[in-house]
Amino acid sequence: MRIATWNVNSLRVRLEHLLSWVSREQPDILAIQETKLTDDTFPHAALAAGGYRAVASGQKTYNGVAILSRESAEQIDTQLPGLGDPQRRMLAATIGGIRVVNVYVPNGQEVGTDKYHYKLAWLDACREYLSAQLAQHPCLVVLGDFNIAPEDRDVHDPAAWAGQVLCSEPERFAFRRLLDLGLSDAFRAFEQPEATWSWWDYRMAAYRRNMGLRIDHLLVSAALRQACTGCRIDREPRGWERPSDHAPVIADFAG
DNA sequence: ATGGCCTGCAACGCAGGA
Repeated sequence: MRIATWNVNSLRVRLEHLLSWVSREQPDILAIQETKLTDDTFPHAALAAGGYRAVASGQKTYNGVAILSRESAEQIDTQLPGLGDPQRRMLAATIGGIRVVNVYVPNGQEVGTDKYHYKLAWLDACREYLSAQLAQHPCLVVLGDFNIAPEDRDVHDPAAWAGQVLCSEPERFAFRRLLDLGLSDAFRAFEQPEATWSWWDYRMAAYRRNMGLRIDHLLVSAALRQACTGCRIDREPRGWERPSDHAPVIADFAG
């Protein structure tokens, strides 16, 4: 069983990249973010031709999440209770006995802004939801674009980023609070090369210079942690022509 | 050299991203 996450930054623009990537990596479940598509324009047919079903929760221009899978998805949730959020940033489904929670955490723009406070409120609501979900679903994975670099080792230049959005202590605290629910950062459960990132700015030749952040994550419940045999970030698609600025994160599971 | 890019919408620049 292989589960992956990828912020595609427009599914319309990245469809060919996505199809060739899933053809090569063969994930059983793939969570994607920033589809930027309404559900009536979601490319179900192209994905079906590649062997994938999909459930989507999208909107025009911004945000949008979807879960692609070989098996059917059930018990779909598209809202974090208590938030009343019109932005399409969360999609949960049960696939093959695994509860899959796909998240596109707000960016936060800049520390102290309204968007930053919305990000922290969103993470609080997400934590409440995950706490309830874990009580019902022992096999749970929450994955996606968290827009948080959890530690300094997840940042190419920690001094330059200190206290900035994506790295600020309230954001990192919110991330640790998610782990405190009994979730493990699958990437850190295994030995990893240093300077491994999941996002590189389009500017400043950041990818070529490997100036990035690790902000895309795959968190697993204790039951799934037992079955997890590896986790890695595939930086290659970031080097393709007209790429997403994010790279996929992939985890493998026994059974 | 602290700004440099990309996407979508619809306009002849803007908002938003991270």
